[in-house]
Order: sequence, then C-alpha cells, then structure tokens
Amino acid sequence: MEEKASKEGHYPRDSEKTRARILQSAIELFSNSSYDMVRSRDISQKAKVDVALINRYFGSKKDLFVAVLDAISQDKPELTSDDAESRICEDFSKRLSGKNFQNTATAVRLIAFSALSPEVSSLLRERISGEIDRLSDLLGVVDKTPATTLIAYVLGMHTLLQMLTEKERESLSPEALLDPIRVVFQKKHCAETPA
Amino acid sequence: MEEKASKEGHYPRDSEKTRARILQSAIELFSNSSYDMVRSRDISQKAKVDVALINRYFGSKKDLFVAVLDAISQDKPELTSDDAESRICEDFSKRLSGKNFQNTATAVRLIAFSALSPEVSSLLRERISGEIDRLSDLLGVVDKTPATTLIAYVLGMHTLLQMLTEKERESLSPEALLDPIRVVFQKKHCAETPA
DNA sequence: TCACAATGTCAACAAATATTGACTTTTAAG
DNA sequence: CTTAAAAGTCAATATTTGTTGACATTGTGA
Repeated sequence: MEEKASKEGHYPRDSEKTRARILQSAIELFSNSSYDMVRSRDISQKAKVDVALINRYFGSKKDLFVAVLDAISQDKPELTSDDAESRICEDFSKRLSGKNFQNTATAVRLIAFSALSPEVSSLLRERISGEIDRLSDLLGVVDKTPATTLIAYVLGMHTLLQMLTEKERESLSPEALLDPIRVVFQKKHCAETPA
Repeated sequence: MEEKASKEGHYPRDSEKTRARILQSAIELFSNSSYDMVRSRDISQKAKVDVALINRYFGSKKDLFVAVLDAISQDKPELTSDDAESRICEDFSKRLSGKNFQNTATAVRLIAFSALSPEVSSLLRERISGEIDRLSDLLGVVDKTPATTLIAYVLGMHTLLQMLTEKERESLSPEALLDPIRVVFQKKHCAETPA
C-alpha cells in the first residue's frame, strides 16, 4: 500500500500521484468541514506535500475546491430510489456512531459543510440545484418540492449531528430519524413513534 | 423614530443606547449570516458606531456573540405546539419571498448560520441541546428524536433556501414544505402531494 | 468656569492565511 | 556526464480582521 519512500520519507517524484494525493486529501477534508475551516496547510500536510504545490497544481485553494466538486461529480453512480434511501441511512448511521467516512453521499455532505462559506457558496448554488434536479428525476416528479425537502433535511441533519455530543447522538433512534425521508419517498407515511 | 442627531449626523452620547444599537445590529447580522461572515466592521457600520466600541462595550466579537445569544434567549415566549408550527411556517414564508426579517424563530436561524463556525460552535452546542429539550417538552415526549428531526429540518431548510435563486424558491410549494414538520407534530401524517 | 470622568475617534498592531517567486533537487534525454 | 526541464522547498509578501492604546471630545458636578 505504501509507495516506496526513499530514506527520509519523501516519495519518488511523480506529478500525477502528488496531484492525486492533494485532490484526495482535499476531498476528505472538505467532506468533514467547511471550506473556510480547511486551511491550505491542512490539505498539504495530509497529502504530505509542500503548501506551495497546491497552487502550482491547482492554481488556488478555490480552484482546488472546484476540482474536488468535479471529482465527486464523476463517480456518481446511477441510483435507484431504494438505493438512495439506503445510502442516506448508511450515512446517518455512520455519523451517529461518530465515525468519519469516505465514499457515501459525499456530494451532499460536502455541500452541507461549505454551503455558507462566502467564497464558494455561489459555486455550490449550481451544484445543489443539480442535486435537486437529479433527485427529482429519481423520484419521478416534476415538482421540485419533495427533493428540496429531502435535501434540506439531509443538510440539516448533517450539521446537527456534527454539533451534538456522542451521548446525545446515542440517544437517538436511527429508525425514527428516517421518517421524514420516508415521507418524501412516499412509502411509509404514517410512522408510529411509540410515546 | 430617529434619535436627534446633531449637525454632522452623530448621536448625542448615551452609552446605553449605543450599546443597544450595537447589540441590535449584531442580532440582525448574525441572524442572516454566519459568525465568520459577519465582520466587526459590518456590525459597527450598521450601528453607526466606531469599530473599537464593540470591544469597549462587549470585550470581543465573541463576547458580543454571546451577548446576542443571551439576548435572544430572553424574550423567548412560551409556545404552544400550534404556535411553534405557525412560527416556522411564517419563517419559511418570509424566506421564500426573499425577505429579511427581525423577530421570528431567530434563535434557530442564528444557530443555523453559525453552527459550523469553529470559534462559536461549542457555544452553540449547548444552546441547540437546549432548543431540543425545549421543543421536546413542547411535544410532550421524552424521546429527543422528534425534536432533533424537526430542528435538523429547519436548520437545513434555512441553509438551502439561502442558497437557491429567487426563481427556484418561487417554484416551491410552501404547503408541502411543511409536510415533514407535520410528521413530527403527528398531525397530518399522510399528506398527499398531487403528482 | 474648571476639572475629571465618560464617551467616542483614529491609526497602528498582531495574527492568520493564501499566494508568489527565487532557489534547490531530482529526473531523464542527448 | 551534461544539461535542461520538471518537481519540490523555503522564505517573504499581501491581505484581511480582530484588537489595542493613545488621543480627542463631550458632559457633569463642584
């Protein structure tokens, strides 16, 4: 797994791989905190790379962010509506158990974190509209309201789960957390929450 | 309405009123963007006051933020569950019509904006837990899940509505937007959205 | 009117952070 | 081996932003 690192721990030079390493680090960091919170130096450290290389390879921090957006737009699998629901479920579960994670629902989560960062919010505007459209297609309706509702909920739940203590998170019922989502998917409208 | 401003436009000196003006400006600004986005100089400009006075009167920007939190915790009216629902409704309506606003649901909205700002997120952690408890009482249940669900949704919807264009907002059905909320309030579980 | 405290103004400071350019090291071709 | 381009390093810069302290102005009680 480790690239052979000569003596003092630096990798043999390979521009493609360093570029990829920067991008990957950026993806992970931007998926777990906001654009503003992630400093260039965090990314470079995680990628085991000098800060200056971010600018050399990507132009600027903002450009790197755009590259991240493009990257996660690429490998977006065709979803079924069942799939989408279980994805969100899995995502919530992981967050409830306090874990970090790599590859589930990254786009929405990333958007959730940086939605209010002034430098990139305009970029995210387009993407979020795209996500709403995509989800609307998935639901097979013209009206954007259900998709908007769902994404808002996922957005907010991510933010909120981020804020709560582990103890508080544990006290939540993962099942019941999905009720509003089921409303949108129009499957199980009348969930009974035992008082 | 205007305080008598002597000749060149500065108010007669009155520490209480200047303090109040700063606080009010801060409340409004922090209710419409994040802690990071609101610069000290924005607050001072809006309050028609020198920047330095923020520190003189409140100590620091962070302290001012705390003062804002305390202030909006004060005049929190006793709510009924009907009341809460109509409040949220009103709040969404205003946001849908692109207006800014002063006095509705300020606490949650303010929390929504600054939830991810590193400097104050720990402060908000307590408050949001408080809001969840308060709402749980209102709902008359011990389980925090419904309240958490509702607050997440409000949080996310605020963020999202913030991002969408006016055109996109207009295409949404305010009624349907409230469906997940009704789920939590356990009133109208089986909403029919006409395809 | 005088003096002193309260209030307000201004410019300079400090810290954080993305960015840049000059410089060094590595790689690979001729 | 030489040499030039590619890749990486390092220190300095520019900018933004909260904060501070010296100074000016206003109000008030003796």
